[in-house]
Amino acid sequence: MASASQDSVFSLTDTGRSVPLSKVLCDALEAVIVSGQMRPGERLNEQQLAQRFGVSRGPIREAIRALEGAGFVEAVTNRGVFVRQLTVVEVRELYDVRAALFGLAGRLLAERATPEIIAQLEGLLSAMELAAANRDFDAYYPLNLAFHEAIVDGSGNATLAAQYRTFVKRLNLFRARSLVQGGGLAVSNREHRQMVSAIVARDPGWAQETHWQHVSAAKDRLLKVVRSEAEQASNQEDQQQIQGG
Amino acid sequence: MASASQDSVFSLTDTGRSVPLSKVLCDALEAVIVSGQMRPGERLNEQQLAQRFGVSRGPIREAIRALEGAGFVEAVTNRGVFVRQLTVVEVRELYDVRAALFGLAGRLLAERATPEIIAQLEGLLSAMELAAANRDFDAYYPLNLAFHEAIVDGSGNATLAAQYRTFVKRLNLFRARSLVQGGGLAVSNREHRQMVSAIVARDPGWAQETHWQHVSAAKDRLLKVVRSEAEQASNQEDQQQIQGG
DNA sequence: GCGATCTGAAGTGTTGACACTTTTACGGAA
DNA sequence: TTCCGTAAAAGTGTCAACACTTCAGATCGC
Repeated sequence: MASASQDSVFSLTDTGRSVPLSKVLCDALEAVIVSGQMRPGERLNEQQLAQRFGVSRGPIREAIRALEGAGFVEAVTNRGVFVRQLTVVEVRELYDVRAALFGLAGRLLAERATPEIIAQLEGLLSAMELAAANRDFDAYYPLNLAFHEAIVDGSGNATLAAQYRTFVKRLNLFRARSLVQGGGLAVSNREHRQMVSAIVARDPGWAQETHWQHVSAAKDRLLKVVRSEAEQASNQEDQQQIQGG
Repeated sequence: MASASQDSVFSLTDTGRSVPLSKVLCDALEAVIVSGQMRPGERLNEQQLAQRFGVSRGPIREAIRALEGAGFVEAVTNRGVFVRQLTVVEVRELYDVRAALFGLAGRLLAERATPEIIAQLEGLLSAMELAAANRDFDAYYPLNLAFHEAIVDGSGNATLAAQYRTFVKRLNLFRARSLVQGGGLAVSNREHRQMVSAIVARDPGWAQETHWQHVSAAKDRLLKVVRSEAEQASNQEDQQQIQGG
C-alpha cells in the first residue's frame, strides 16, 4: 500500500456515525484502488486494513464483498483478495460495454436535452478546445471528465449513470493508466464537437452513433498502443535470446 | 419468507467446503429473491436467516453486501435490508440499459458467429415457433431463455454476459413478473427471426438494431400494460370516491 | 377515551476470539 | 549446495457476545 500508515484522509473517527462502517470503508477502499495507491495484483490484507482504519475485520470484509461484486477486486478462498488485474481482452470487453452504455446516454440525452445542459456542454467544449490548443493536459483532463459526466447524468437514467461510472473506474485498473485517459486531444475534441451537434439537433440515432464511436475510437487508440508495446517487448526478448544464446 | 423453515434445498452442510459460506449464501439468497420466494419490500432478517441456514450472522451480512451491490436488495441503516422494490421509472431504466447491452451482444455475435451457433439459434427458433403455434407457453419460456442466453454467451464478451444476466434478474423484481416474461409470442418470434437473419448475414449494424429493438419492444409492451393498469386503478379509485362521498 | 412517555424485546452494527489453511523460515539429509 | 520435510507465523473463515438503535406494547396523565 504505497505509503501512508495512518493518514486521516479517511476520517471515520469523526462522527456519531449514522452510516455504517462497511459503507465508509467501501468508499475508502475503492478510492485507494481506483486512485492507484494500490496496484493491480496487490493483496488486501484484512488485518492490516483493519488496523490502518482502526476498525475490526468484520466491516472490512463486508466492504470487500461489495468491491468484489463491482469488479474491483478478486477473492481467492483462503488466500485473500487482490486488486483486479485486467488483461487486454478484458479491457476490450469493458470498452465495448462502455461504448454501448455511452451510446445509450447520448441517445437519451438527445431526446430530452434542456437548453441549460446544451449550454453547459458547449461551455465545456470551448474550454477543452482552449486547453487542447495550449496542450494543457492538466486543464483538459478534468474538463473532459466533467463533459462525460454531464452527458451521462443528463441522460436522466440513474441506473445507466451508475453502471457507466463503475465501468470507467474499472478501466482505471488497467496497467497503462495514462493511456486510458490520454490519446490525441485534437482528435478527441473533434469527436466531442460531433456529439454535441447530434444532441443539439435532437437526433437520437446520430447521437448514439457519435457517442458510441467516441468510446470505440478511444478503445482503438489504446489497443493500438498496447499492441505496439507488446511487439516491442517481444522484439527485445528476441534480441536478448540472440545475445544470450 | 413465503414458507419453508429449514428446507434443505440449499444444502450447505454437505461438503468439506472449499468455497466460503458467504458465496454459497449469496447464491442461495439471490435464488430466494429472484425466484420470488421473497417479495419486493420484504425484509431480510439477519438472525432469522442465520438460523435458517445454520450459520452465524457474519457470512450472512457479507452475502447481503454483495446482493446490495448487484441491486437486489436495499439496506437502511439500523433498520435492515429489504428486497428491492422497482418503480415503473426504474423498470424503464433497466430495460433501456438491457436493450443497449443486448444490442451490443447482437453486434458482436454478428461479427463472430460460428456455423454451430447459428445452427443452434435456428434450432431454438424453430422450436419456439412450434411452441408459439401451439400456444404452449410452458414450452416456449425456457426456449426463449436459452435463445437469449445463447446470443449473449455467443457474443464472446464475458463482461457483457455477466452484466446482462444481472439486469435480467433484476427485472424479475418487478411486481408484474408474468408481464416481464410474457408478451405476444407471435410478435416476439417475428423479431427473433429478424435477429437471426441479421446474424446469418453477418451484418453488425443490422444485428445491433434488431436486438436492441427486440428488448425495446418488450419494454413498450410491458409499460403499455402497466399504464392501462394504473389507469384502471385510478378510475376505480374515482368510482369509490364518488360512491364514498 | 386519547395521547405522550416509558420500558422491554427485537434487530442491526461492531468487536474480539478461535479454528483451519496457507505461507514462510528453519534445519537436516543427500 | 540443494532439496525436502517440518514447524512456527501469518492470514482467512467463522462464530458468539456486546453496544446501541429501533420498534411495539403497556402504563400513566390529561
